[in-house]
Amino acid sequence: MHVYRTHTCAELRLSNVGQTVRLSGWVHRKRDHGHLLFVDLRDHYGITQIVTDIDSPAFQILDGVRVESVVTIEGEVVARSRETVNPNLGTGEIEVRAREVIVQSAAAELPMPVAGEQEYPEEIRLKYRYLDLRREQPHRNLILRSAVIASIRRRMIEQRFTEFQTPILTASSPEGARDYLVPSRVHPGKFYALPQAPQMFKQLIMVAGFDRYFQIAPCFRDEDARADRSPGEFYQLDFEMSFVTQDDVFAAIEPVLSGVFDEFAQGRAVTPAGEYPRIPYKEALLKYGSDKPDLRNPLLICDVGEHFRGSGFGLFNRIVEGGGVVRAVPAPNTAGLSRKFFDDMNEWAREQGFAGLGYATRKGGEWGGPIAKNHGEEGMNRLAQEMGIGPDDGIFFAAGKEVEAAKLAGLARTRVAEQLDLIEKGAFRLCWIVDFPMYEFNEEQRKIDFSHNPFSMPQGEMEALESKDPLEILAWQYDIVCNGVELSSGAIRNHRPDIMYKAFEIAGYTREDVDTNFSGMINAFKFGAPPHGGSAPGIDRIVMLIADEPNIREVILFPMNQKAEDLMMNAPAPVLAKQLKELHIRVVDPS
RNA sequence: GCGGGUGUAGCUCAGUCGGUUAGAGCGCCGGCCUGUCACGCCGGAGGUCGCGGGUUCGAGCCCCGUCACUCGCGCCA
Repeated sequence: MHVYRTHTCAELRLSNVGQTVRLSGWVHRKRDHGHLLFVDLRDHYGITQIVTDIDSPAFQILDGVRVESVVTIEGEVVARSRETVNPNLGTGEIEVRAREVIVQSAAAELPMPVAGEQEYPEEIRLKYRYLDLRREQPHRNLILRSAVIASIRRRMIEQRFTEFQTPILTASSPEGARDYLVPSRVHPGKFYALPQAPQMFKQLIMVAGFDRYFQIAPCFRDEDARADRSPGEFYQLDFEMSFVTQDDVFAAIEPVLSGVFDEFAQGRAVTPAGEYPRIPYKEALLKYGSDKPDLRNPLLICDVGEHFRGSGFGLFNRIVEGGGVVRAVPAPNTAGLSRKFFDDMNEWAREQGFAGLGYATRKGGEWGGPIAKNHGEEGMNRLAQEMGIGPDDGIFFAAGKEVEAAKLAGLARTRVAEQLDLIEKGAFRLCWIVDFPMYEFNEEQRKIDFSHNPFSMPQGEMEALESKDPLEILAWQYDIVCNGVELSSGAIRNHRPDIMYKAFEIAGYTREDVDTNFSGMINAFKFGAPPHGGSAPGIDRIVMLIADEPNIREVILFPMNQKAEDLMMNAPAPVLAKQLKELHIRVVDPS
């Protein structure tokens, strides 16, 4: 056979009946009836039922191969009788009567089955990822990923962005995440680094006069994994624009993001472009207890510390008097729930490492629980009025130092909403978090640090740097958040060398430090740099959200495990002594 | 680096109060079956109960240690 196939396994219909066809694919399932054998033949496109009976030479061959073997089948397309039509299959009205079979590749016994919906441990799935990817869901996810990226690329080009490829071997940057280093053969003792992001390059592209840049950019960071953070490497929709304000950046990217989510939403609601809420960082921490709020969750946190100043509830009074805060999370319509619900929440908070989560119950307007008893009915009623608490709504309280209490309140907000099933389903709720602080106080080192990106333009520019308390200065820095997942951070950049030196000076860097570490960029800015800004939404996270997968590895082709190991390719691994010698590297046994 | 969870057949899992020879489904091997589509029926092989130590007359089960995987914290300008 010199033709592997005349049709795919998803193609044949009643109109093909009578034709002689060739199909190639994997033996998905076999149903052996002794004198009659059915084979589901699967390829990338779909499944076609092959049938053969014991008198056919094809029978012996198909009978003898294991599932997942690759075969080419020639035969006649025949219509199925009405009672044997399979309505679940696109090709279910026909089948192919096999005349000839060629085994292209016989499969050994499988470490994990391909057919079926069974879940398997990640270790096995990753080690045999090529088998895992034959399965319907993983296969679909990767096709979806391709379609999403194609859509993003098309939309960016439509918006007059130009795609560039920035270097993969570049310089290590001392700030930020740990770098992956690549030793230089030509320069003993010197190293390249893989880019954590094409940050400096994209800014230099603007300095080069290109106005609107984008790239589906690979980024490398040597940090530990999370469910929504793949170890080692990931992809960003990296983009940058010249002569823009924050509003211009938002206006450019909102249609792209909403467009992509909408295109693949399949009935799910999407925040329309132009309508993304802009939530100041400080407000996000207060109302949502997080800088990546899930807006599908209707609950809002309230700051209620003042209610407890001088209160009969001594614990909260002492916390407030000591400079701490009390944050309240409503628990709507919980009058019918048992005390166990509230106690379990408190237990959960302790397991998370917090001191505990207080609560007040309410039924028909009557308060319950120790906090309400000590604080008094009148005080509780005032509090309820301010929070908009109804007669059958409970309240959870997180109290302590502001950072801790805000965090616990945020986690509790999520958990309460999950437990009470309040999270909006089938929706992508996007928002901007804006007005990030430029600096934060590093308690350990007792010094001022950049809180996010040192290359962001401070709001108020030089004047702010020279006149304001550094911890009060805000940056033109913004995050895009969707359903509680941080898609990206971005900024209007600092394109002025004088402002940059000053900004670094406040964080304790000398002019020489800046010149040494960021020479490429600071030099370029001396020769005429346009005001510019951009962002870099994470591609893997966008696909993960659209695919409705809880883990980012479900939308990555060949992911590493949590320890940044590739179980399939066996990486990382030792290399030959010869290679090390060429690279002037000597390995010191870490033990 | 720290905390939670998991670890029993190739795979998914059950295993009661610590008590006889550790089970089921799928897969695999053999047999039967002409209309199935998760085909069905009969039989068989397959186990270092993650590993090491301890308690006990007796440990898959209890205790200690350790390893692996996983989720989270730290980290991720």
